[in-house]
Amino acid sequence: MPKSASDEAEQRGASTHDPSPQERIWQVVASIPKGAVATYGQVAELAGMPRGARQVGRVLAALPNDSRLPWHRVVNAAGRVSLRGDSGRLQRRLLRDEGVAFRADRIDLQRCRWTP
DNA sequence: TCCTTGACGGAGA
DNA sequence: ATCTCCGCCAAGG
Repeated sequence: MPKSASDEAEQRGASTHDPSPQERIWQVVASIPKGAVATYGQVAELAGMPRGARQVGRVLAALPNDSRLPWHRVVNAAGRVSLRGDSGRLQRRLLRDEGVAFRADRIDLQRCRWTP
């Protein structure tokens, strides 16, 4: 028999404490396959935050530089890289390195957008 | 508190 | 296709 509410939650499959919004975003980003991209809004929705595109941007901006998360696979709804300057060039380079094509700094979302 | 600032997005012009 | 304007939602001043 479960001794506490949290133990019972564990029985149902939930872990000790529900994942924070931030953790849910990390999880979604981590699951974007190589060579594909997702938009901020799409990540937000998949993370259970329908209008949280900006939150996704904020969470990604807070990632440490040595993060293993494929943050570069997240682009804006226009299929463009939102980062400015060197960071933006890095993101485009990482994407090109895994086969994502750019046409005038823009990605063809119809072709590269990830569909879970 | 109020105001400003974004790795945003969609509707109009 | 591009540009503005506005709604959205936290975080920081």
